[in-house]
Amino acid sequence: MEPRKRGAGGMSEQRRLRLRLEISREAARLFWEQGVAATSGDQIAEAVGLSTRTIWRHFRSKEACAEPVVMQGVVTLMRALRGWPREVSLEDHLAAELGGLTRENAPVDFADEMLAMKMIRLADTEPALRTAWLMACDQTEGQLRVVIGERLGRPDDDLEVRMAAAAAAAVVRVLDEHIGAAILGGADLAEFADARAVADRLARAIRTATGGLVGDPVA
Amino acid sequence: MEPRKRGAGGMSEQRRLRLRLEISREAARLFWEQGVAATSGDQIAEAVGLSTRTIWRHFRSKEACAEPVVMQGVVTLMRALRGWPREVSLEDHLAAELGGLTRENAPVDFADEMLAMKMIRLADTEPALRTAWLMACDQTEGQLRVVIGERLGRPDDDLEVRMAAAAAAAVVRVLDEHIGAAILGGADLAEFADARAVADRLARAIRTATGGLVGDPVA
DNA sequence: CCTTTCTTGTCACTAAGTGACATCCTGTCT
DNA sequence: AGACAGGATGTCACTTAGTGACAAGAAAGG
Repeated sequence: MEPRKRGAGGMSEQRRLRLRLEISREAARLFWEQGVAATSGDQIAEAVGLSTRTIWRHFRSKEACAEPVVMQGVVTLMRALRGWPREVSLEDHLAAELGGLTRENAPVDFADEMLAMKMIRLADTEPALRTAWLMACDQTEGQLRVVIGERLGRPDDDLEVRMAAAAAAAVVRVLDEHIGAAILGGADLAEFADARAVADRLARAIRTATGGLVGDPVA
Repeated sequence: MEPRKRGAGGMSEQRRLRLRLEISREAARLFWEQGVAATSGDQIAEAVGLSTRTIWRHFRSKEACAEPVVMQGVVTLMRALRGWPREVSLEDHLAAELGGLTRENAPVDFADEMLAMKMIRLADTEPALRTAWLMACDQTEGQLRVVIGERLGRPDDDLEVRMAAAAAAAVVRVLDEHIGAAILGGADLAEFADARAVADRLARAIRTATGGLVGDPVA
């Protein structure tokens, strides 16, 4: 645990998130390579070049170390949804957002997306990771409540808004699990390269789950 | 930790579940009274009259001790759904099941339901309990997949079945959180005494979330 | 340059969980 | 009834997750 490069004084929120992600990457890699139980906090700390104490300053538990990486699996979609203009349909907006992604402007690394899929796959057998995945989905549900709430002109804690957000988050999660499993299972990447098709699938799932409440342009 | 009454030899599955529930009750009570962090495994063990070691034999972690109680919050509904005949509509079946409940034949204690609500309320501020609640909902989602799968004549792992189950479980969860918060907040119990009204609410939410796929009688 | 503030490292410590082994309970076989 | 087998529990030693307290270093601002 030699004194490596330190954090900056007055650490910005962005820097904080980047550090969390960096730790999470190493943790996820170790979890995947040797299992969660066999990975110790000390190992994670050594892999990322920090003291063990600092790991626990940034994460409340070992499993929580996986959350930022796991979250990368849905962050692209959430970013797209947050910028959804009122006068555009869900299909069109998602197709435009997802179609406009290149390796440069992509908000998340492709490697991170693969890592996220691996964590979700691991979650099938490791209950500790299952909780991390569910917590990540819970976060996105909270963000969805805001998006849907302001789109419908209702408060976030409105019961219908909450149900719509929960249902939408749930189908997105299942779709995510399905696509991730397919890719890890060796499916052809090209199958998911058609932005329009993927956007339509997502949009239709969300429309269905919300009973048509979310999807159309609103005045 | 004096030697109190022991478990039976050749412990049946039912006995095992009862013991887990008993431990969970004490754990939940302590969590509610003094918080999760302030409650130690030793305290739980002493409260239930077992050795600490035995607690860890039945639960993989401290937070997991809350799961059985938390699960009581949805077990009544799940039991009703598992016995849903194909030729009956969701509204009618739920109304009949929920209406036929008395203090005697109720599958779960009223005290347990209150405890469950308290745990769910605690989950708002205690991330450890949030994971327990989400894991419990995840369990119900798995059971819902079976119910919906055989009702639709499709395998449990069919994508549409999974999405429908996830969406349904999500709205049920939100409704559960909402009703629980209302009751704990001092709402009139009588508001939820009308089985027909509650059944209709649940059924409508499930119909909406599944895009009408689940709810009608099937041939 | 100096101060203030924030983060990290070190170290001691509490508590969560596990392994191993002896013990005790209970159902079953004779 | 008495012996036996299987399983669950208690005890104890031990590993590891996670925290508190304090000193040291690094940036930002004057």
